[in-house]
Amino acid sequence: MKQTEQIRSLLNRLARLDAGEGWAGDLNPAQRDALDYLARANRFSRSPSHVAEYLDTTRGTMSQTLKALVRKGYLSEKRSIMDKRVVSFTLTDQGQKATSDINIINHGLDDLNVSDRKDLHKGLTDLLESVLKKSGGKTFGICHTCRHFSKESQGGFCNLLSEPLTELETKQICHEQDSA
Amino acid sequence: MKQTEQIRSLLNRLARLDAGEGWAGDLNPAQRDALDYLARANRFSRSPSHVAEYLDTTRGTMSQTLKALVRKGYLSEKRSIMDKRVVSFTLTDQGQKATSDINIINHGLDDLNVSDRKDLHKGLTDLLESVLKKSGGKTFGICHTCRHFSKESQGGFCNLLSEPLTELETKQICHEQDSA
DNA sequence: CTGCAATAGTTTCGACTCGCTACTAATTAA
DNA sequence: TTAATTAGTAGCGAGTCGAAACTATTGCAG
Repeated sequence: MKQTEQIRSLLNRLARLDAGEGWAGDLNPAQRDALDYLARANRFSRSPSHVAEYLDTTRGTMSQTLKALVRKGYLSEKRSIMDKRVVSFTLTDQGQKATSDINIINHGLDDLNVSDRKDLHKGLTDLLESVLKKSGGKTFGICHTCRHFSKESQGGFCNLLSEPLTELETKQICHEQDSA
Repeated sequence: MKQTEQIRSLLNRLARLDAGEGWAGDLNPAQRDALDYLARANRFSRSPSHVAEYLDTTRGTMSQTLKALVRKGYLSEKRSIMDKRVVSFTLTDQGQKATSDINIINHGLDDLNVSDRKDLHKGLTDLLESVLKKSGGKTFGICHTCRHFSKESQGGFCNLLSEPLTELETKQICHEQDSA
């Protein structure tokens, strides 16, 4: 078998093993992936559309999943005042707690040495970037690596949205992120 | 965010993009993963139990998925004569064709240079091994890397099952594989 | 200003996954 | 020969998934 196919197979198998863990508690893999994204996204990137695009699914499907998460008490929902069509989700305390739970992949990574782990991280990042470029998908990168970002003494500033950013926010995922 | 969590996130996102891209037509991710495994497994490793264990799911769930694949014409089913409880699946021509279709991850890997690709392959392999060791899962490795394997002029021989192996079979996945 | 297109999100549908429990049939152990 | 184990399947309920239809809001061209 070609090496490329092996890599694809490894990727899928690891994701599956990780997903199997997800049922711990009352979250299924899709729900956990959504919660996982929302825990890391900034305030401009927490709508159903954004989660759907990040996880490569439809708005309809994601709407269902998010509804389930709200019902189970992991998320709270807030309608925007600026644009009354827009909805934004925030993690409840229960949601915060769930995302910090350790999992099997994190355990496995403990066995890798620092250098190997760095290589793996770089390899996956490069691969994702290349896949996204070919499929036209957005990168959903970290705020402070964006060409619209300006560093300030306290946090930063987004030149695209003309909004000040807290220190924490500069480290979150943004749906508008475009590498500098 | 910690690097380990980023790696987990990258893994899941890549697997999701791969699943979304879909193959030729009417296969969902679970069905494709099963077909993908069966295309690479040897004749001792093609039962519902084996696929279920490889993909970390239950026999019941996998039974359903395999039934769907048979109905759609991707697999054919055969009962064993030795042990009448055992079922073994083989890919039809349609099934063979489906597995050879290119996909988005393979495309993305084209952009990585040879060295980076090798690093990525090694990193994922090590990670999987470590995860499996901790969870008690089987490795499902390649036949000729097994401690029960003996090389012969034409193919090889399995000392565990006392069976001669063709050249092709020595390169397939085996559920009994145990590294030398 | 008005009417129409675009956008954000939801609902419903049918096929399917998933873990679970309960079941049948075949095989193996006591 | 009976009892335990193993392989596989059936049915249940919750939920995913894509697709299409639908509501509400916003933006835009005339």
